Amino acid sequence: MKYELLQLPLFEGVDEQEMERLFDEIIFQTKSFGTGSLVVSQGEECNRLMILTEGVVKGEMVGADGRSLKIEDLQAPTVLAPAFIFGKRNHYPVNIISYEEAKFVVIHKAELMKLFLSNATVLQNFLGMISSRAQFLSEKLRFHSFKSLKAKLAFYLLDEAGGRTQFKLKYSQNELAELFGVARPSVGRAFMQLQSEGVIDVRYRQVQIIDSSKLSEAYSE
Amino acid sequence: MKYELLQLPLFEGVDEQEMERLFDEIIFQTKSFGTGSLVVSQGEECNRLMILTEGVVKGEMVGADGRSLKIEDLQAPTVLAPAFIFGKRNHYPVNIISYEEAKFVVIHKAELMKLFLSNATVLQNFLGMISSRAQFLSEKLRFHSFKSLKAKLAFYLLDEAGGRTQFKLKYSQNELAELFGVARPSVGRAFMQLQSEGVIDVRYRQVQIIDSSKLSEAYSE
DNA sequence: ATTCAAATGTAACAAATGTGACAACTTATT
DNA sequence: AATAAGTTGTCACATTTGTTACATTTGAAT
Repeated sequence: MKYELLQLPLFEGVDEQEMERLFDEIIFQTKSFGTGSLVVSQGEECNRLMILTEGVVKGEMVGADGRSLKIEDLQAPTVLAPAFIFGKRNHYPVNIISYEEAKFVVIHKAELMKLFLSNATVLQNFLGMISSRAQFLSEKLRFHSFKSLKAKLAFYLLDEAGGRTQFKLKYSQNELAELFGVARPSVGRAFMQLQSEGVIDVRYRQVQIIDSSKLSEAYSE
Repeated sequence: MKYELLQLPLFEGVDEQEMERLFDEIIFQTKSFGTGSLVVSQGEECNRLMILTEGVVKGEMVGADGRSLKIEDLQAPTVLAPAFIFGKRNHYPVNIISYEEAKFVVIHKAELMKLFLSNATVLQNFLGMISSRAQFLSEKLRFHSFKSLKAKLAFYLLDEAGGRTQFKLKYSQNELAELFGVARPSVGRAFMQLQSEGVIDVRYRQVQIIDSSKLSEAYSE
């Protein structure tokens, strides 16, 4: 068990001996969920750190109108909503749903605090994780502030390409529509626009970037 | 100086004697900015905690197209971007611009870490602040995921009213448009829609809520 | 290879929002 | 009270996105 935990980003840089000591001191549980389970529901109180040790889950935000906006996929090993534990109104901002069997290590807030005071490395790791989360959220915000759908798609494609000129889309247009918060045919249209402008070539999930500088320019349109 | 710092949320619950001890240990600077200064620019590295001790500033996110989306106003005493210091890609997500003369206490990352390890209360305060920030960001995200402008406005008005049935708007339509990320006439239209539906009564900045249950329903439209 | 469910391309039309403009009104200043 | 600067109401029109629908293509299962 402790060897498994050593793999977690939270305990990076902590040696085996120190881990033994830490986990003698603190209390924690393990939990499992089946495929398609609602692991955490939006609004639920968040007073325990949930560490995903196995499986893949997704986070989605339910809007006031009942539509859901997919925020991200989370793969083990990772941690759920680390930035929400120590707030005053500490409620989960999203639903967490498992794609497959998922296992968690659960540590209560008070125990986590003990960990921090007992080991500076763990504290530093945790602070780093929270920072990354906040950055992720503000990237999302900027993304949603892009003017047009075409701009969002261009940004997404360049990010997804990661330097390659040819790649397969990870998500269907349906999923992209959810991710962007728009209707599905609009996504298709945006693809077609970029194609008709000679910026990309799309055929189903296969994408080829023809003019990556034009694709960057499309951010601002 | 130390008495001033005692007022800050970061040092809440720390007694005077302990403060003396802490500030003998760590290094910090003070900084001032005039009216309308660019205190921090988006993308700048964030390796110091900037504590606003006096004045009012605003945070705005510059989109790829050059348009800016106002994120929030910050009043002293508060802290800038606490969640961004400990990340790996630690860059400010926004421009910070002073509305008036603003004073800061600046503490470098390494010194801050010393503080945390030296005093659990300060650590807890800081964690709480980060959590609140993350929650704020994710509220913003949900807000932008609202379907229509009318829904955004309805949400905003109910929040702003805070139980009252009559109040004056804090922001002009121009500012609201910036806040919502839409064009100014659209804001006016949304007001007029709500008025023509008998939900509110608006005359310039004076707003009266006529039917608050209808206003809540408007979230989902 | 065949079959079937899901994903995609695409169209027509409706609705929402952006743009640019201008007059009417408020507010602060003198 | 007069003035000027900024804000708001409002319009016409362009553009974007949503909605619904359906035919086609793909990919997985048999």
